[in-house]
Amino acid sequence: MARPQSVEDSVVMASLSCVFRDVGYEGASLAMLAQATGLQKASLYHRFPGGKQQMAEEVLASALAWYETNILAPLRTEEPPTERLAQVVKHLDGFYSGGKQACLLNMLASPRAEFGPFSAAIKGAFEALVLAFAGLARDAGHDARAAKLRAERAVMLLQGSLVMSRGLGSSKPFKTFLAGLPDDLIGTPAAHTTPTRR
Amino acid sequence: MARPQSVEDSVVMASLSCVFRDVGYEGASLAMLAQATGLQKASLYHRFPGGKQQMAEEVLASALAWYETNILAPLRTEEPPTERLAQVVKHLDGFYSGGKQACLLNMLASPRAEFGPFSAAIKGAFEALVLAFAGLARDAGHDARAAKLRAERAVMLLQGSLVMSRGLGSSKPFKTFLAGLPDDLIGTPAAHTTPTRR
DNA sequence: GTCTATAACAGGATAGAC
DNA sequence: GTCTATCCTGTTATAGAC
Repeated sequence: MARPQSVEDSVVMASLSCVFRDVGYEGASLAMLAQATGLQKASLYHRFPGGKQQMAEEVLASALAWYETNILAPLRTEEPPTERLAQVVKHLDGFYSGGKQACLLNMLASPRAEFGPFSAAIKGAFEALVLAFAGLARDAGHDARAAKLRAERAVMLLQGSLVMSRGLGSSKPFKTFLAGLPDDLIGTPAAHTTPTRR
Repeated sequence: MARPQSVEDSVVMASLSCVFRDVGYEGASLAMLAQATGLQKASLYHRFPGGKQQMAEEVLASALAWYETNILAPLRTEEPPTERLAQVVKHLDGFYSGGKQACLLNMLASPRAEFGPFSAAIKGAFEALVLAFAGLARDAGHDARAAKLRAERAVMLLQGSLVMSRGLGSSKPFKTFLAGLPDDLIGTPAAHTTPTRR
């Protein structure tokens, strides 16, 4: 064995992920990725013979795997919906660093490159998340149709709050989203936001 | 006068806008922009001495101006809120081509380049839109705090629905958003989505 | 104002020593 | 496995003819 890994695989992935989430696929240059990981460009190519595309693919796959175990699986538990959701909210907050980190599903999606290397995974991820949220809403007592609508709205709000947080340079929109998520998914309609009517 | 403008200014801007909305700032190459406009690269530089950055800046400014007259101004009319909103929904549908075109506020925002040339304009645009939506919600009878919350949620849903439409390759999420916008901004809480409880 | 041609540079990718 | 050095392509940007 010639040399030991100077940087651990997991931290390489974390650094790459950070860059892609910040600047997107085309925005990420190899120089940037090398600096972020602490590896030289050639070393990166040793670990990712497929180049930048493979890096992004593995980062995406890794993020989706994390999502599956930390977000989707907890949503399918037998625990009471409120408890499940509390777990998920906590994990979401950590995953997006309180709104400071963007979502790969947004940063890697390019409509021009439909059928790009990411589009299938992205589409599947959106569908899976909607499904998981909808399951929770069903368990909370909503019928199938209403549950699906609530789930879709929740995903929109998640993505939209991240976009807005990025645009405003403030994590407030994301925090607002997290705070409202229980109501959006399981709350009664009247409990929504306005203390006005009722 | 040497040669006439072979391509009108307004159509140049439209073509540039289209490219930036599709692939973002770094994703757009001059070759791409030249082909989209029908001009040569050198001709583009004649109109935009500041290069790609100036093109993006002017495209953004132009889009924001359009937004001001076609979205924000109608929201501030004296007409009944429902009518104003109908106008706005129609314009939004056109502006985003039914969800097929992304939003520049999302595509040009890069958290890495905070204080980039676009961030100030983007931040201002988000704030203005929230303000305008909130004004409508107030006129519909909601108190200031509730109106602001509804407005923020509406902007999140707008951005999120666009992200989701792009990711799924379907305009359905955006259409769902448009359909629900009246309820979200002016509707009573109970009218929301679920026919289940109440 | 627009074009052809080209300079100057950065980006992605590879070779080969250690 | 990692490094230095290099290649090649595509990109930004400019010069100069028309």
